[in-house]
Amino acid sequence: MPTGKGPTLKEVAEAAGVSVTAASKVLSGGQASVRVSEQTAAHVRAVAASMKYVPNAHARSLRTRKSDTIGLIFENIGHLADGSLFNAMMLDSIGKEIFRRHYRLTIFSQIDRRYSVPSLQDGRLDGIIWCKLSGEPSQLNELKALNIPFVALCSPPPEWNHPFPFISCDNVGGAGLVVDRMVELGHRRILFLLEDGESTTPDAQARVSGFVRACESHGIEVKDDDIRVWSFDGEEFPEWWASKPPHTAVFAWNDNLANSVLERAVQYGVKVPKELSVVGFDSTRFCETTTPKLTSVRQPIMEMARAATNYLFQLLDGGAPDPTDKVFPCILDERESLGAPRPLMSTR
Amino acid sequence: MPTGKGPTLKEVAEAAGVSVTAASKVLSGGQASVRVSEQTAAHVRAVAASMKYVPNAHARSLRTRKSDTIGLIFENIGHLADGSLFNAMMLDSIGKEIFRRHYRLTIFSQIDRRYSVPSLQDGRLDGIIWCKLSGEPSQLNELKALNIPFVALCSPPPEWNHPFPFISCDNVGGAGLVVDRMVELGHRRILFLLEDGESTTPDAQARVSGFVRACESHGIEVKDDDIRVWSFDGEEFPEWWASKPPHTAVFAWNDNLANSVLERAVQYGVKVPKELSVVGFDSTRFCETTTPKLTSVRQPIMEMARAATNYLFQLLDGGAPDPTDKVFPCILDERESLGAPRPLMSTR
DNA sequence: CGATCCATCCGAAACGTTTCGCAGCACGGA
DNA sequence: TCCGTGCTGCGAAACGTTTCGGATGGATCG
Repeated sequence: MPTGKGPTLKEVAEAAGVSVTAASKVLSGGQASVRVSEQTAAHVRAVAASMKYVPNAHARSLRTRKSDTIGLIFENIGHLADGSLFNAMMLDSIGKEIFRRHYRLTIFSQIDRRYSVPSLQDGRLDGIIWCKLSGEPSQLNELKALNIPFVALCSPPPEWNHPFPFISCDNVGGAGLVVDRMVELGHRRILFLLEDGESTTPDAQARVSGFVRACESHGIEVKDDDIRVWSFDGEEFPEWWASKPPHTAVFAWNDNLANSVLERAVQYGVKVPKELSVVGFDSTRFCETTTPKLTSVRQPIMEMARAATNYLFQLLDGGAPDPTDKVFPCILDERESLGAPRPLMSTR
Repeated sequence: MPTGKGPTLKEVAEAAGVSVTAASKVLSGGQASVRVSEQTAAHVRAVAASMKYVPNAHARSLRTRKSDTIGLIFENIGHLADGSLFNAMMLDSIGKEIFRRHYRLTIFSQIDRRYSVPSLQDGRLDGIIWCKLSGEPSQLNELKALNIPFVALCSPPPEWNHPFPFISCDNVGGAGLVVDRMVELGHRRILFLLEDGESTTPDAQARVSGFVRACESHGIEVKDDDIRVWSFDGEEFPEWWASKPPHTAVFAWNDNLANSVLERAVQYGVKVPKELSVVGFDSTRFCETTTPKLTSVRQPIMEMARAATNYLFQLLDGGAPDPTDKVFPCILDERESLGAPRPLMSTR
């Protein structure tokens, strides 16, 4: 550990011929009780620069009780590379906002749970952004006990009286957009597809209920077989196909799952969108790489990230904004995988 | 900022009826000079738990000069969501290794350059992993001046005598695999494609030289027109196509660019791989979402991440491993986009 | 000329840990 | 009885900042 340490503030002050107090004031832009003439200040700055002085962040944080660092808690950073490009887009947007404010960003992965929630309170985090809600809100209950400014970037768990804001897209409305458009094109039998392991997520549940609500508003009855949970690698598709289902369209809860459907469609010779329409959610770059290109629901990620960080920084500035949830509207990115229905069975 | 602080070590010690020294020893597993009976230790631990004591990380780091945090410097975290899924895979692999060791991970984005390189030396980072080398190695020169354990996860800039190890895949050999296989299938005219803005990267350059070397080893002369720099959104493809080029295969420097080629091929009615073979690099999930599925070169990312973190932690443990570069072999993931050549022009 | 005030600066305390050096104590061997 | 030794424990210093309260000297005002 050859950590050749740099000069300390005391050494800089001595070299500049001023007190430690004055040097601190100059180099940290600190409190008003101490004032230093501009001439002295310039001199101190010059000396500090020539000595390559960089203040010790721990000492500073110990005193000021601020760390200038935001924690970002993902469910699984592995998902960044898998299918959930949505999380990667979120990371990008949040990063931009945080870096813009000269803060640092520490990331956590719930699944690699090497941290305990209470340990988040060790002083190294000024605020926390919770990026994905896995099944049970128990961890959020733990977090509530911490006294750290906090915001969640997902749909709130239903019937849970939360003491911090949840920022999410309008999953219900977004799902409605898809159903409305499908119905407009003539579809009456739509399959909603959930991902294995994600189906209990509030976000997924909200999309389900949006799907159901929209169907009902069009007078379409949603049966049990119209909402199914699949795993990516499962063999459900041929089985489903062989069962001669009445569906003319599939609405997958996210783009990655929609991709799997497209893949299976190619595999089994089903033409999209001629014989089957497929729609995803999140409008990630995956939508551009498939043939046909995937129609999908786009969340205003940048706005959501901005809202979350803004809220957090307001809290840090001492303001206490009301912790009401914020819901952002989605839009439908129509590409190629959604079309008018054909009589599905007759083509066989 | 309602940071209701928790109890301090002193308070815990008083409550347990022991000295601060003893409490510290028990709760931090510290130095051998102080020894505490197991009975006392258990009591202290119980009291600390009941008081929900969480040690202040800044105070600890100030004393121990360790922060248990590794910094990960990306060129642009936005690329995680764009095309460069490779970076996302890297983040995942590195995260696993770092979390496994109970370290934290802070990420930086060179392009959102809100930090200065010297400021990395403020004590908050025990080590640094540099994940991507943009054009000029000037920043690495700055880093050399810092006294922080350091490792780079990319190809080294040529002719640069670096004082820390570079860990990379065998770009030269990986490119060779592709050329060898293409030639084996009968291709004699291959176009190597670089991405606009990445072409000066050592990694890209290594792939170029691997391409050239392999071509020459097969007696294929590489002309100027056989290596080109394209931007993703440019209109080069139709122009290139209209120029009746002799190429029967395209080798793109990464998967994202290969995807763009596939997209253009669909757009202009060129059949892949019948009329044109396309191969990428990195073997990301994108390769699975396209039709046809993309043949690509896979880097052993997990091994590379492990090597990088291992090296770093060896350094932290006081060992001083020799800073020789490590190069990991690639393998070719054959999928569907590479096939035997057809006389390209005759099909028109 | 004395009182007041302002601008500039300083010494010392504080933040919450870890660790150095020393001390008490019981025990056994000489 | 004396001395070393091994175990347990403590007080105090140290880590490198920021900030509180006070101090100095000179200018201004009545």
